[in-house]
Amino acid sequence: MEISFLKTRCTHCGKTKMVEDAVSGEITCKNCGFVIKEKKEETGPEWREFPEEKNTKSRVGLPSSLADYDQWLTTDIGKGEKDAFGKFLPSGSQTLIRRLITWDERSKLREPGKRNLIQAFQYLSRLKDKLNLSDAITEKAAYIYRKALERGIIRGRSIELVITASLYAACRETTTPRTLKDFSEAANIQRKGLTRSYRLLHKELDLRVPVVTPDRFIPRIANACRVSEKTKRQALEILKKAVEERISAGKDPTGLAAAALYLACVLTGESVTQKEIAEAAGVTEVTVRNRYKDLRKNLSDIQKILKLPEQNNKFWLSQRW
DNA sequence: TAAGATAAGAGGGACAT
DNA sequence: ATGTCAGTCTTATCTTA
Repeated sequence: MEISFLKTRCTHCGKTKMVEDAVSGEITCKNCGFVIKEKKEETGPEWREFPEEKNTKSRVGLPSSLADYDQWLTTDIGKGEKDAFGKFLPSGSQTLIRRLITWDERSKLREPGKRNLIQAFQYLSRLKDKLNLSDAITEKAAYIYRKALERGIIRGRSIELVITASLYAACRETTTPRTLKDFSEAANIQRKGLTRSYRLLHKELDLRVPVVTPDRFIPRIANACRVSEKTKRQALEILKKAVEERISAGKDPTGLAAAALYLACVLTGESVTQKEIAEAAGVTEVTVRNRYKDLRKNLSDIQKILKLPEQNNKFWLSQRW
């Protein structure tokens, strides 16, 4: 789905054509691809408003969400002073009803499943903010977590661990470029446990997870390193070719994206170090180097692919292969 | 100082036992 | 279930230009 945001001006190229990715929530410039915002907010009226009902329908509170532990559907017992006809109850009944209210409140919070969801969704909301994720993804994560709770997957594992894994799974399902490392850092959870829980979720809940393609990570790494749009596009071309040549199979997509971007920088003469790229991509320099080597070895005709100007040829040919 | 080389070790998938 | 194997990535350290 594409939506134009005419009032937003791209901070990179100045154009005002914006495109929103409905799933990942990223708002990018249609002209140059610069990511303006990674998180969408809900603004404006909730429904369409007709002239005769002015101001009657704008914003009636938060939308209902799977990430509300009770989805606002709980019922509270009213103050037990009067009966249904408005007559005051005898004092004995009032006492009884007060006791009922007390226990009703207690049971809501003490029911293990509910308490679990409250904790989990509080945690989810914090994590969502830390990682700059959209509401659509939180919804998915909440859905996955509820399922996991039903299946008893949480038993023996911490709430934090499973809700983090659920959010990771939601990102994977929506091909939102976040790495396991992002999650282990944001949630302060060991990567090892996180992968284990994610795998468990994946297996038990039959999640449909699309294959992660390296090109999804290019904008993120490029923005972090302040790489030009031109180079970014070349990196994408390199990746396309790499996939065609089947040198991408079995390789870490972030590492591959980092290497492609580095190669693009070398070719265009932009000075970005391996270290910067590696850091931005969340992989080591060694990995960048190895993938870089693979790319150079297998894409020796890369100049033709990228239609590079002459002056770069000398530099390119002077490299040792 | 950036980039390249090398080695040891970890974790996980495929496959066989 | 458990073990082995090939391959990948990380960490650490040294060398090179």
